[in-house]
Amino acid sequence: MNQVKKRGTRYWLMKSEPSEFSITDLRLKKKARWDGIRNYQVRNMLRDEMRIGDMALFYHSNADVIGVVGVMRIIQAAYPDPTQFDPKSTYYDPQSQPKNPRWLAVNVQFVSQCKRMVTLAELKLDPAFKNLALVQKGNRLSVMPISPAHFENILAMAQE
DNA sequence: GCCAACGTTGGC
DNA sequence: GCCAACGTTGGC
Repeated sequence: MNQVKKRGTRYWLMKSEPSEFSITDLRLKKKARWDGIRNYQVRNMLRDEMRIGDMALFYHSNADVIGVVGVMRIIQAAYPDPTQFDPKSTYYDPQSQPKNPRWLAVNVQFVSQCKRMVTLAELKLDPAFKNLALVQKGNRLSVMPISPAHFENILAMAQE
């Protein structure tokens, strides 16, 4: 009773197209809702594994320069993504029932912006990252777990 | 803009 | 349950 399961901080990499929402946007807003996730595998990770206090790398995808640009913290665990019920939203999902929401969002807080961007190209070139899901063929997840070691290594590169 | 590599949908 | 058609992601 009243047992609290201990659980270490988990680390993530989260993609956003900077034309939609960039690290600068997050730095200025300080906090944001990470919404618009419309992939079941990612939803399940948010629901089952992502918790308050987890850390995430902010990644710019579909941009002129692609890569890791900052760090953020999860400050609210998964809850129903309100955009799924908003007919005006590009993320509207008419099939999702308010009594049984299909999609989840989390809230994140800005932690830092990288001194320099760590690009996808250099992560692909470095053998140390060959097991990183991001660089593996066919990986299209917009949110993915990352090992503490990879997380630290990328941050070290960002300070160079 | 192209397209590979997925994921989803729906007919059967 | 299979699988063709379609839609999306996201690097290039």
